[in-house]
Amino acid sequence: MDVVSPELNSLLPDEIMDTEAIEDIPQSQPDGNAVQSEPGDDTSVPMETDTPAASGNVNLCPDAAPTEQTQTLTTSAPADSTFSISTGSQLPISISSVPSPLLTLKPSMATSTATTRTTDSVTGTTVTTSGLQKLTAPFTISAANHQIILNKVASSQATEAAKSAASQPQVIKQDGQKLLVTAIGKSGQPIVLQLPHTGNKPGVSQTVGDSKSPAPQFKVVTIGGRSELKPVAGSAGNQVTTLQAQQLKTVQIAKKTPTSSAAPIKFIITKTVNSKGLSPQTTVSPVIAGRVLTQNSPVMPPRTITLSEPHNTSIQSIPGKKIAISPLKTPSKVTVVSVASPTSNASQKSVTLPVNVALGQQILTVQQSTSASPVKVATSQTTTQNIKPVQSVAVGGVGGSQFKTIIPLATQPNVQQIQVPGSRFHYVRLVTATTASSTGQPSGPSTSSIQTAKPMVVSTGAVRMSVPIVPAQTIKQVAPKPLTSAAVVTTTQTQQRLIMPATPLPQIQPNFTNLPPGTVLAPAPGGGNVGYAVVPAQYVTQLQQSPFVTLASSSGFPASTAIQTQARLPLNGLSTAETTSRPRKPCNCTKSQCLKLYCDCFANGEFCNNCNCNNCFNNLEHETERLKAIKTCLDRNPEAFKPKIGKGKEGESDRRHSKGCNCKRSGCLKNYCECYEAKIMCSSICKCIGCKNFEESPERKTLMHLADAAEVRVQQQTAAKTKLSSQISDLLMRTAPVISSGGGRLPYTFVTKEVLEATCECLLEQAKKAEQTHQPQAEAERLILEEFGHCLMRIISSAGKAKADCASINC
DNA sequence: GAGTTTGAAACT
DNA sequence: CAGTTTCAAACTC
Repeated sequence: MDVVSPELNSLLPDEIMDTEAIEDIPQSQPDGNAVQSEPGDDTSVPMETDTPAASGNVNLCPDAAPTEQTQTLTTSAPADSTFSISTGSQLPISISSVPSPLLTLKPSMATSTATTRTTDSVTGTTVTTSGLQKLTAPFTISAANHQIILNKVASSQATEAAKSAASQPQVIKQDGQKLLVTAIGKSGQPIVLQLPHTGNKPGVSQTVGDSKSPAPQFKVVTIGGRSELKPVAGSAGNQVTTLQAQQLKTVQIAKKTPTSSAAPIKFIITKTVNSKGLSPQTTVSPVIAGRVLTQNSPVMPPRTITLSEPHNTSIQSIPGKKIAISPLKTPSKVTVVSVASPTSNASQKSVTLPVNVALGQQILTVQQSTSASPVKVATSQTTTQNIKPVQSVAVGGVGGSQFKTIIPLATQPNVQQIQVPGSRFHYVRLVTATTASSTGQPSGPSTSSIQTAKPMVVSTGAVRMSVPIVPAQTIKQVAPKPLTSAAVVTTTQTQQRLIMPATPLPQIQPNFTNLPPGTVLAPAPGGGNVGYAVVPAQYVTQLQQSPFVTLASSSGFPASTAIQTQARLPLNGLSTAETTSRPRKPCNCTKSQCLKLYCDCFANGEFCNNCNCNNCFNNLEHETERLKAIKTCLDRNPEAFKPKIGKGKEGESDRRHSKGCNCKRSGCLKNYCECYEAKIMCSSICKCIGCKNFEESPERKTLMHLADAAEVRVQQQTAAKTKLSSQISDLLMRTAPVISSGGGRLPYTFVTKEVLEATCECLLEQAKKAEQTHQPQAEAERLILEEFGHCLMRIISSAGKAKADCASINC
């Protein structure tokens, strides 16, 4: 298996991670001319295509590597030329991110837009600048541990501070602006970025319409392709128009210059929304290929600024490109391929483009719907203008038990995993682009850089891109209410790259039915023909561990459900809830090198991650061995990577073990039994002896009851803990002001360690007395309680006295 | 945590 | 295909 040379490897991340280039963007044209900041444009790696995955100065689609990546967007330009988002308009940007990403924004002057990278998904940072409001202090947006923290820190320390932070949502006030950010990470916690407007002016007038304020500049963040000036198509209201002397500044995020001749494709930057924001196990598979910057103006439908340039086409037309495929978080997931026609102009209507691809027993459905997972970004400020919902792209309704990513590819492609040492990207070498099916939707040439509320389009030319991990991503900036001037930038990107050309990978031939869960179909280069390259999902699962984080408004995530559903498909017959609630157990393999089906990780098509295994080969560093092992397993059993729990025969239970168990001693009532473990009953195909795992089995019923009771207890305990914790927090919150204000201390604050010890001694002494006097237990308890009451009274009395003393001396 | 039990996977 | 061995998880103490 070919491995990308270290040189190339070094290039790729550098380009992506290069923050130097972004920083100190020359503001040579502060007067409003679009300025492109393409620091590394010339250094684009020829092997990379401009896929939806973000690449470039700002890595919006980072890989899932655990290491932190810090990216800084610095706009040192004057207030009038900084990367700003116009007030009254919204720029939803959903950005795929890497784990523990840091994004430092150094808005030196006027406004700034922050792009945050987080572990799970990319989120758009919404920065609202109202007219003359300026961000004078740099602030850092960091996302770690699935949370995005905005810290107002010194620019030089922004990164470090951001690293240290990242645990709690924070509210940042800066110059009257408030950023409320919560994060959606793996944990599924919603990330809310809210920038209430404190300014007096309505959002629209503040930036765009306000003649007093400097002409607002729009910096277009180009996730893919070379950056270029994107005139903002202006329209009524606060639309950004070139006529308004607005400055459009393009920040090249992905500096890959598409070499393809295909018509440029526009991507709408969408936001990956986690449907279940509160679910810690939520996997938002960030996959999006779309890159579009959308703006919501109160008066007009949200405008979409196309930041990306033709990227997919380059993949097709340029052999030798490699695709970095985002990892799948869990096997049994279905990667939804969002394919939308870029030509869609309907800004207000949801676009549903179901694409069902039968893959053996699996169906891959692609849907785009605006209603699926809308992300709302709202500011507290209200404007008189009505906001039209930004067209959201939702991918949902995926049926299937396995997570597969389908990337349009030429037929009969050869897919090869390419490991780039030190790179957190996983590359797939695609070979043999040939004629293909008509599944791909031809995308018309991108005619304008700005699109109005267009659905996310991932397709290029005739090729569709399916990116793993991305659940429904929807930008729904539906603000029926008066809008805010806050600009929301949401960017969702895929982590895919195409690195071509590829050499044939003989050992792995696409097999839709037998590949391990999480199979990824990679798009193959090809002129207009669509095919599918199949890449075993396990190759990408490791990266998947750190999905993107999406910033969303605090207003909720109505659409998150679709994402959740999509991201969490039943695994081995387990319900979605089960799979989502249970993180995969780390394996403990010692002899199998995690390359045999003994290893659960391997069997599930996942890389080992945080496991306790020894001599593990189930990782990127041993892709060759791993591929070989996979092939061996498949040779031995083509069904090896298929879920063992499937649908039963007619009239039988919906779920049953595909092969049946062979238990002899456990009675099929222990987790040794695969049927029992899967919480299903043994079926006729089981060859077990002494089976007690059937419907009427009393033993089974007893076990079920016990298990249920245990579960109830656990839930009760958890609820009690949560409640208690909440109460304590609430109490502390209420008492804190009193304490801090110096108004006095509550009695409980006098319960110091010494007081506590003394109280305990009193109680013990009372117990001793009762024991010595041979008091009955009830009486002893009464005495002890009495003594405890006395102690409490003394404490309260002391507290009151201290408070009185304090008041007497005006303390 | 160490040792045992268990059954699937791997091997012959 | 059957029997045996290997292996890692489940289980017990």
